[in-house]
Amino acid sequence: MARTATQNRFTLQRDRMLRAAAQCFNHKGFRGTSLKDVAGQLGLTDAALYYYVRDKEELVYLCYLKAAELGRTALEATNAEGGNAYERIRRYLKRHAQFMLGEPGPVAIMSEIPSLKAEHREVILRLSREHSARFEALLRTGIDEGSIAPCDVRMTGNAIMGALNWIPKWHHGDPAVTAQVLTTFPDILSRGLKP
Amino acid sequence: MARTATQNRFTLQRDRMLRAAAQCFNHKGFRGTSLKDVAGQLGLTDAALYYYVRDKEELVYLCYLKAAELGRTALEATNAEGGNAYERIRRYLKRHAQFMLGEPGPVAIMSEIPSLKAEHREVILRLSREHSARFEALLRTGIDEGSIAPCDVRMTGNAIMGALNWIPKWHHGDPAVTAQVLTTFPDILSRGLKP
DNA sequence: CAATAATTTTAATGACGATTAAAATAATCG
DNA sequence: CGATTATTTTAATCGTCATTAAAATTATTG
Repeated sequence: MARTATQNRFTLQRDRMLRAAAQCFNHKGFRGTSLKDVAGQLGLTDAALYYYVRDKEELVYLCYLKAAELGRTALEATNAEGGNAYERIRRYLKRHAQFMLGEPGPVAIMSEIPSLKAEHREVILRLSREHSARFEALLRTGIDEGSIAPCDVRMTGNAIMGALNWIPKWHHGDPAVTAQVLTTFPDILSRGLKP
Repeated sequence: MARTATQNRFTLQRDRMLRAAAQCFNHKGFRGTSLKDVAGQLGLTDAALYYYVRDKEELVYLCYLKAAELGRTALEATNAEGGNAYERIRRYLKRHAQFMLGEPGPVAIMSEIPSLKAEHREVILRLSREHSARFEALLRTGIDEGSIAPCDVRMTGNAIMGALNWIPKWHHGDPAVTAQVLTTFPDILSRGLKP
């Protein structure tokens, strides 16, 4: 029981850390954010972060890992809810956009892969490729079943992911804009997929 | 005459610098690239760069300035060529994609605005906003004339720019992929705009 | 060729930031 | 409460990197 309680506190604090770090990284880049920046958002000293994480690189790694997991579960949940591929993709787009802006975010956009150490980079790249593959597979089934127009699924996936990943670059927290993104982005990104 | 000759050499070398810097910045971020990285690509020492530029910040600034200028002239040239808004946008998308991949690129994606010093940041943000405004205006005329379906022009612009700006994150120079991007991206991004 | 200007390098300097160890504080548990 | 564990801070250390000045090299031009 005791172990569970502290375990919880520990992982909860670390999760707050990851959110703070993700926000900093999205805003100023990996090298551009100092550990003091991240610690400052939590009311801590930079050295305190080392209680939760081996080094700064592990911080990005955990951010990216979390992003990959969220993306994966979002896609799986969407698939589980049924509907044709077009409808499933629309739901997925909305969830992905939610990650980019709100709860349980902000999620780190994976834009600094080269900063990862080799082993971590491999893991993240594998997860990323798997996710792309699943998204492209969904596009392909949509094409087969006729709910989506024929297209280059690789490039279409890249375009859609780019539009989503770029959101943090121009969105700075205005709640009105957040709402607008959530309602319009799924429309905009899926409209081009219709047969 | 003499002045012109050296002037030419100077600006040519600086332009090479900006290309090398843009490539590094796109790949590893502003803080993640050392001046030695940039200088290395040119066969120079890091200190040599200071002959062309006041400091590192000015290097990004010039990269972003060049990107803004290219974007502006691309849009103007496209507009000058005539056609309805839909056709003009398609041509613009192709040009923009070309910038992201090839000649006279690579162009720096403006993803590190916070790294700029206040005065430079203002200039870049103004240029960026002006460009967005022109693109949105083009969308609006398309909607008015019926060549483009009604949409939230601000969000649509953001989505398209995001898809384009994200290209350097997954494109790593494979010429086959370059060709593929150039042929498919204008299609993919403009398909959703049709009425 | 001599002289002047242009370009690059070598060799410091200094700051910032990641990292670590030891000490201090806070929490928990018997 | 006292003891043990968990968490954070203070106070170094260390390396990297931007920046600068002076020297060296290269080009240009009269």
